[in-house]
Amino acid sequence: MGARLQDVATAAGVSVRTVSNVVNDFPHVAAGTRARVQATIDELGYRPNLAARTLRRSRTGLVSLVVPELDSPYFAELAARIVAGAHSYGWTVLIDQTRGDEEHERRLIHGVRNQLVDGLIFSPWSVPPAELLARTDDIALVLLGEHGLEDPLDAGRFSRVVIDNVAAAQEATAHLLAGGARRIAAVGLQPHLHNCTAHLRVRGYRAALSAAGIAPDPALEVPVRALHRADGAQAFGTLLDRLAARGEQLDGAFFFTDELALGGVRAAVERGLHVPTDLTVAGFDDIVDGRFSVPTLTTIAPDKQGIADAALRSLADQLAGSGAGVAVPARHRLVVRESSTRRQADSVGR
Amino acid sequence: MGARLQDVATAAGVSVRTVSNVVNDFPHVAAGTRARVQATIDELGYRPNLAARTLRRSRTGLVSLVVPELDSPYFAELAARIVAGAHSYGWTVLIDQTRGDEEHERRLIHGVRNQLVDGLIFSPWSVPPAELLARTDDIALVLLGEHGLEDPLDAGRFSRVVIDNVAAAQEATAHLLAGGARRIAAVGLQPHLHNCTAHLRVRGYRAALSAAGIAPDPALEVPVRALHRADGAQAFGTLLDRLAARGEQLDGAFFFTDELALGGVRAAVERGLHVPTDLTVAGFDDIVDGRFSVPTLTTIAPDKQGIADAALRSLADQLAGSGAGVAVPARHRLVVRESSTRRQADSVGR
DNA sequence: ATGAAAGCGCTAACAG
DNA sequence: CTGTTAGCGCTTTCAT
Repeated sequence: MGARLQDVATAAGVSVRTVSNVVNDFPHVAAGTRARVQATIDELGYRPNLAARTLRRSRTGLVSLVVPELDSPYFAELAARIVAGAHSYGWTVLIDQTRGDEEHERRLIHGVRNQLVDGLIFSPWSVPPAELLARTDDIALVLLGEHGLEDPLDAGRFSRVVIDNVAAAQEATAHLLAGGARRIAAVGLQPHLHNCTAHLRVRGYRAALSAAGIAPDPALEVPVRALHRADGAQAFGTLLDRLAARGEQLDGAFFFTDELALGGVRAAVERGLHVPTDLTVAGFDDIVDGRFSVPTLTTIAPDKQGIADAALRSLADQLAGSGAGVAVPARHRLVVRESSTRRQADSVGR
Repeated sequence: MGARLQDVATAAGVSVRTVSNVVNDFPHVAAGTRARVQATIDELGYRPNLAARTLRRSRTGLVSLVVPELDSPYFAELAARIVAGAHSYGWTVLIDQTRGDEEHERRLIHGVRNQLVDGLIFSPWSVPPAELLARTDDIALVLLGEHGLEDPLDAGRFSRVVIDNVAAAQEATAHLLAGGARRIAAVGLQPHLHNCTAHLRVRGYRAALSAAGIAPDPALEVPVRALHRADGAQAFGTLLDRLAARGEQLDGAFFFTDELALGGVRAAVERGLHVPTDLTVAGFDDIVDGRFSVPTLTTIAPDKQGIADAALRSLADQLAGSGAGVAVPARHRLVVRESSTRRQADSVGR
């Protein structure tokens, strides 16, 4: 095959130790030696043998990212940032898509790949928290999201990066209230899932209403099958029709994802409603599409870069033997755009 | 970490050689010894160290499957079969999705992962054949599809598994003709792509028409952006509208993929046309959806299992040092279902 | 700042 | 049929 460390050493007239130092960017190498060795490396096209390195270091340099789906803009963006960030740790990222399949998730949690990867960044969907607790595998794991682990009993058991879904949902709802909305729907409940993100967002939504002296109306809390545009359009359309049949109406809607919101806006438009004139809308995720949609979409923007960085750092900490079981909070902020701004023309997607 | 081969050997009172033989299923091991060693392995929870094995064998046991997209039923099914089949070669499959992105494809062809995988099963999309020819990487490669390599100049340069797109398209079209159709559209041209599958299918379509004494009408050959339902619905709907405006009509349509066909049928239905009464339809790929759609879909069924098997075998041959540059033909067959059968009730999706 | 050398866990050639 | 043993290519301790 290709050149070995030894070959480079011989060709450059130094020992393998020195070549290794150069390859691994060790500080104490004379500049001249380094240059000469590097030249030889380039000339010979030397590439370190990953297997030998792994055997020696007992680290593969691979980490696995497990997400429900990659074709959703949110996860695609998050994955892209994680892949990019992993580079600076010298890691290669293997991506797995579970499609929310419980069996698939379970298999990955219990480490089919444990020999292959040093760590796992996992965004669970269907697998209940109890499963996670029962994990016997000793591979480093970082969880993305809340996932029912806010229970004090479980706290400290897993490393995870979390955003404050309750507070975020409350902010979004409060923003719609501040704009004058009084009857605000919440779209995106997923009662059948153990995934508790939706539960937390409902809680924030209700809290905001209560704080404004409005009693939450269960009829305005609508469940969805999945979190995509079609689900939002379908669920919200049905709600609008049902309300219309009773002569009622809405003046605001908080969707649990931007995709749902985009679908919901579409459903509203098809029924002759204008956003934001007839009702104001807020989403969650800050996906790119919402910056260019008509109207542009008000949303909660989780700090995706922060989430990616925190997940990688947390993984690195665990691999270094420290910092297991830490929950790192990630920031979010409300981004106000046209969909929640009555005077439509003054706000433009950034 | 875990137990090593040596540990097992000591515990079982045999040499590492024997344990290795058991682990690797070598034939010449006494049944009693084998059982005893196996018991010890289970007891100690021994798992071979992949890095050490790789270092020794200079094989990682990983192969990479590169497809344009996994959420298309065709590729999802093919991938599933390849993953399943790889198991019997002792391989683990890493899946990459290119989304048809040229840069992404290029990176993978030139082997970012060359250290990581023993071979590559590649289904190109955007990358022109010239790129492939210029490949310097020496990793084993099997191409899926035609991809302009039918040029005799290039033949023998790459291992690939191909189906006869021209013949298949001709069969499908001939079948529609045999059913009485005379004005048959072809939906799915992709003039902007180097990917030449579409070119070949057009060729087969035209050949069938000519053979029936019908002059191909360019107005009936419609291009699409991508190969999904939405593209089929959009493209075919537009065609139907354009024809209707001129008082013309169609009595058949050959779609280059089942997904396009499903979208096309939808577009026809929305315009008050009935399939197969008003026009007969055939697709390509034999995706599961077409077996349960209304009407069920006549299609060309590529032998996906055969393609998967051939690709894996070809890879294995290359890794064994033989059989590079062989083009393995895969079979296909016409599956007649309701969409092309005038008396609708007598054919049921199998 | 650099060299010498041990050994990571496994496979397979060589012996018996 | 089974035991002994030499490396695969690399990192890293110890020495200089």
